[in-house]
Amino acid sequence: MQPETLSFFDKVFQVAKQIPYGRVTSYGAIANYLGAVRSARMVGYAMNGSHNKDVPAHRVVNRKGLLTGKHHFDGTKLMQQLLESEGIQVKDNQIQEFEIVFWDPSKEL
DNA sequence: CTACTGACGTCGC
DNA sequence: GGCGACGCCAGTA
Repeated sequence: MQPETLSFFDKVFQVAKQIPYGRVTSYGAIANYLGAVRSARMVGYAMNGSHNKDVPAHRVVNRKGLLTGKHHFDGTKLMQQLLESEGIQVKDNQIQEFEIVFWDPSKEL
């Protein structure tokens, strides 16, 4: 609810931090919530700075439910382990029941 | 200062 | 219905 003075970059962190436990969201969902449907790439890129923040980037995946960003984590297996640790079923870098664990900020927020 | 790339997604053909 | 190209903003070369 901060004024739009915050950069697109910062808004992503605000939403990502609000992702509930055991839930995941997609870059496009966040971008859509921010009103920048065409800027889904920026959402993922913003996560580059999420390492220093309390942003659970491991809960953010692409529209297909693929752990595309796992490569940017400390370890390629870290992201999947974190998701499984939260009760999310992950198979071959793909989230199972993605539509069930999916968390839409524009819908639930 | 200019150009290219990048955790994606939508539109176009 | 499947494949290709473009677009968003910011950071780095």
